[in-house]
Amino acid sequence: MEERDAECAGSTALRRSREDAARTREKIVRTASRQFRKHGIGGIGIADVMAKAGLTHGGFYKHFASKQELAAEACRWALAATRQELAARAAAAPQGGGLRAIVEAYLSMEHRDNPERGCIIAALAGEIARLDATSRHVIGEGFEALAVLVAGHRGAAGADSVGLERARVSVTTMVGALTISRTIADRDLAEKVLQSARDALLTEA
Amino acid sequence: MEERDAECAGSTALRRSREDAARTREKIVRTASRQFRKHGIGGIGIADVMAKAGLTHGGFYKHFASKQELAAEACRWALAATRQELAARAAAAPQGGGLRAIVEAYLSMEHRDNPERGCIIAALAGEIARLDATSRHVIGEGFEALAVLVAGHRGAAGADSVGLERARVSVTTMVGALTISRTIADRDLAEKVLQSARDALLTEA
Amino acid sequence: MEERDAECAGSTALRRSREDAARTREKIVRTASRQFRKHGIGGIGIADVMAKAGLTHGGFYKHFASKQELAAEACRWALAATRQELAARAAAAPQGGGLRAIVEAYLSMEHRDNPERGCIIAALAGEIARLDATSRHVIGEGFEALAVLVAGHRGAAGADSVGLERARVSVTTMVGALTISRTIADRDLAEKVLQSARDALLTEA
Amino acid sequence: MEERDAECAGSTALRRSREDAARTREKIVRTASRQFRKHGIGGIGIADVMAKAGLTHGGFYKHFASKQELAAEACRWALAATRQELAARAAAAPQGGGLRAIVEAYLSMEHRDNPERGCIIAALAGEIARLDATSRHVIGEGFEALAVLVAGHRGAAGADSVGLERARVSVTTMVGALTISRTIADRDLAEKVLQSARDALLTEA
DNA sequence: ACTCTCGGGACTTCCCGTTCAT
DNA sequence: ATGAACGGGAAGTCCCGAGAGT
Repeated sequence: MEERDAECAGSTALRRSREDAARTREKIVRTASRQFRKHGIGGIGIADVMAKAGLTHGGFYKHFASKQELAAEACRWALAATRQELAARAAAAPQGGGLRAIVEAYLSMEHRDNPERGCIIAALAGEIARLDATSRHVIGEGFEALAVLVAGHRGAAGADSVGLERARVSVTTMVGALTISRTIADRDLAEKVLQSARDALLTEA
Repeated sequence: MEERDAECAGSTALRRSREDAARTREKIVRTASRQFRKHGIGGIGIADVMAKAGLTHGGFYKHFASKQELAAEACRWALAATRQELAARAAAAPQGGGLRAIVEAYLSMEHRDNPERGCIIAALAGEIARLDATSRHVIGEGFEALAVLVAGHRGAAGADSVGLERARVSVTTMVGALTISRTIADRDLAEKVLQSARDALLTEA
Repeated sequence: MEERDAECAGSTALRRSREDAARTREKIVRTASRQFRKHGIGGIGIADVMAKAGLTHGGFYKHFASKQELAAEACRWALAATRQELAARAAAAPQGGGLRAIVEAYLSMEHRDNPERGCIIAALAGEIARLDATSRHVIGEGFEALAVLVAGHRGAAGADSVGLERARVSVTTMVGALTISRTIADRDLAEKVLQSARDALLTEA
Repeated sequence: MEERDAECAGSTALRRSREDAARTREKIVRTASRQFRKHGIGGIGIADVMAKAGLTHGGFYKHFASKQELAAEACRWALAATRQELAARAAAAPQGGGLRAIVEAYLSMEHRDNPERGCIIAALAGEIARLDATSRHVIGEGFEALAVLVAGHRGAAGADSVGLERARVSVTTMVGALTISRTIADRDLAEKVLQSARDALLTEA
């Protein structure tokens, strides 16, 4: 809420140095979350991330103790953004169409083609298992939050624990289908995989 | 062919050295396929792979032109192994239980905990999209082969194109669920995710 | 002007604080001029200068807008000190011995060994060409003042423009010889270079 | 001699890796000697030097143990180049005009304006005294070599020790005059300083 | 087949000038 | 006025892929 205000006023001018630093830090996180999703965490260096954020390599360690710490932050940020994006789409959908909105947004070619703006779980996938404990924990929480979101849009049975488990499987399928669709070079075939997954997720419900 | 001549005319040592070279090459591929699945392709170096194979770094380029070439070979090898493993399990299962055997093998905690001996698609996942064209192609073929295998064990509707598409979704879900289960640190929760995916895959069929 | 009023009307403490500030500022300049001559302007930081002056890093910018500004001040201060020192020696010398006094003071081992208390032109030398315009201007004026001083002690022809030009060459030679003598590690050889330069400067006159 | 051949053929193609490495090393030294003369040793970083040489920072330490070591090499290289340049000019001059050729080349506006291609003693000047022992030693030798060269072109008295001492003073004056001329922003005044020094050096002989 | 070298690049540590907050 | 913070930048260490020399 208050953040909205800050964001709106943000582009006008630098306010206070303390706020500047916070804004800089956030910019680094935001940039990193995009670059990590695009190239993988091991696939891009701090210097490049900082450069993309309009900064230089030197100041990085004033904000983060290590690349790992940044990775954890970036994961948290990306997961929150994805959750909000999907929640907003579900909320904007017609009555009872929340699940469809989520599935169609997640399993779209647009999402497949732009990993840097999409779900970080699918973007990193196998790399996650090799991250440090903190990042893994962050991602675990993000995954659970997505499952809760999906469960909430699954009709009556959403709230109970069985509904949550089914929602977890749904998210699992979505992540898997997106990852697989990116593996496939042929766009038509990739679209077909996404289509099949969409069908499976929406008809079973 | 001409090589045979050389062998016949040549010394035993010469033949042995050729066979040795082939054996060495295969050993490198096998080792690499394990190490790549364990650490990711970008996560381990040639020197370490060679050391694990009981060799030294220097000789690598007598066998492969580049790390990429090895990666493609290793992917091919790993995919074939996984396919054979699953096919064997399905064949050994009681009549009509092929699909169940495949799903239970793939979505097992044993598979989750030992990526180096398991499916390379799930092990690399997000990294695949950033590989070179050859490796991606190899993995695409491997994925299709798994879908065909699954389709073959899906009762009547297996052979037609609709059955194949459903099989693709099944494989997709399996890969996704395995990947996700590795993300989750808590073994009990991971097992639950696998269990849910198994149920979903087996009840729908 | 208005400041006077403030002082008169104000408390003693206020006047004292102003005087203190001026004294502090001068102390910084003096210390900086020494440290810059010893380590080069790029070779020492503001924090160290302030520490040497018995102050802390933070207050620096109450006195100077930037390191450059301090550098210009320090150059001015050092040049004035050097000029006064040499002028005093020349004045104290017996009739007609002013030039000798200057040359012997400038081209002494004592000067060679203690750049922090000596001529800043020789101490910075090559670095000067890379300073900002203001500092270069200050040093240009200081050089000219030295030439005028030397010209004034060169017998009859001192005042005219030819005498000034010859004086410029003399200063040039002195600066060069001192710089070179500092380059030479061997003290005996350094002394010989200084001796030769002294001879050349005094016999030609 | 053989080096000439190597140099001529050099630009055609990479020959052998061993020779390549040597050539790379020399290129670094050459580039460094220029950059150090232009910006001072403390005024430019290894990364920039390497970039100017068409290389990256990472490989530097395969050739040199530290920046200091490179500095010493660069000084040696620059001094040798300067000596050769001046010797060639003196040799090309008409009978008995060697000294004039040297002086006019050294004390030229062209030299003043292009420190990166000129004498490193004048370019670094005050910084030299703060270098490590090795670099200082190298520069001391270079200075002596210049004095010997000058002495050799000073008519009859060149060979004896008195001639060498006078030559040292001459070199000292040249270095000083060049340094001072660079200090002066006004090109006309700088030219006048050089002119005076040229006169003094050539009339005294 | 092994050893070693070379150039590229990443990460981290340290320092500097400048400014904020106290 | 003090101390901390912040962003820029350099130095140095380590590792990797590739390949040369033996």
